Amino acid sequence: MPELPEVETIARELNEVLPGRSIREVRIFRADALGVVPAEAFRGSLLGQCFTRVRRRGKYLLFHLHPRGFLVGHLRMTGKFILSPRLARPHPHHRAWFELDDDTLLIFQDLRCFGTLTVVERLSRHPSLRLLGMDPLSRGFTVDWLERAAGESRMPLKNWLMDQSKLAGLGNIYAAEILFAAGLSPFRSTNAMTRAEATRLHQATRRLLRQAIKMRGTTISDFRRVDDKTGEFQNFLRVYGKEGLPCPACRSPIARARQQQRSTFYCPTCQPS
DNA sequence: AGCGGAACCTGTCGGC
DNA sequence: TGCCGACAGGTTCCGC
Repeated sequence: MPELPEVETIARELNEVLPGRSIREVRIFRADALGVVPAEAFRGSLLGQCFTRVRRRGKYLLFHLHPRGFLVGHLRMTGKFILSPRLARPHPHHRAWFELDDDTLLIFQDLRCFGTLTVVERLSRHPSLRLLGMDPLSRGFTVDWLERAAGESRMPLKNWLMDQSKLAGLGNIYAAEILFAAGLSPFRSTNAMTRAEATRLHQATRRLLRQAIKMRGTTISDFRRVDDKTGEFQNFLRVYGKEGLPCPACRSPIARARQQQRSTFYCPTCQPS
């Protein structure tokens, strides 16, 4: 589910509400599934702390805590953060409750139990965060950077776009959409891109991510905002999930292939290898 | 370096 | 109707 635009949407919505709220109680329902074993230490590191800011890095959510440390969350496939009034009992998919000082709940829910929560003193100490590459919405993401970084790899373009140590934040849906918008084949070797192609890829990446954030993300089946509303960008997808349907540009059928053990959607005519 | 495969866990959908 | 396999937006291991 959640890729950069969805995580950004959640971060923005939480950042509207959480700063200034403190954590009165933490209840863990599936410590094993959260990677917060021992749960008691996790709870203890959060009790009484105050949220000061929520932001995103790659697909990670970063909750700044006062006086110390950070809660780092990753939604993986089906994780969600939900703001809710008090509840009598947890839903079976609820993995953790953070009871706040205004009597509301921040709920971490995750059907498939892939999502993770971690508390760290410093972000530089988080092993996975340290490995993240360039954020495609950051100032450092330029055509020059893209051309240079791409020149160092012979991976297929789609693999490269989804490699979080290269670019941080793209997943299967947006990688496919960006490559279509840029007119580039997912199978093309990354270092074979011309300057003109790198420019198209850069522009498509920026444009689609910004548009998707404006639409508050893509809801295929699961994704929900913190108030349980869906995103709207699914209405603008042009190739993802469109196998056999006519290409919006040239009407030839959208193809589906297997790449990195996942589905890749593309137009063989508009994105020639 | 980078690939394929498997693993983590649960639910849904299509085919027979 | 019911069972079974394939598949799902992510990451991280391991072996080659």
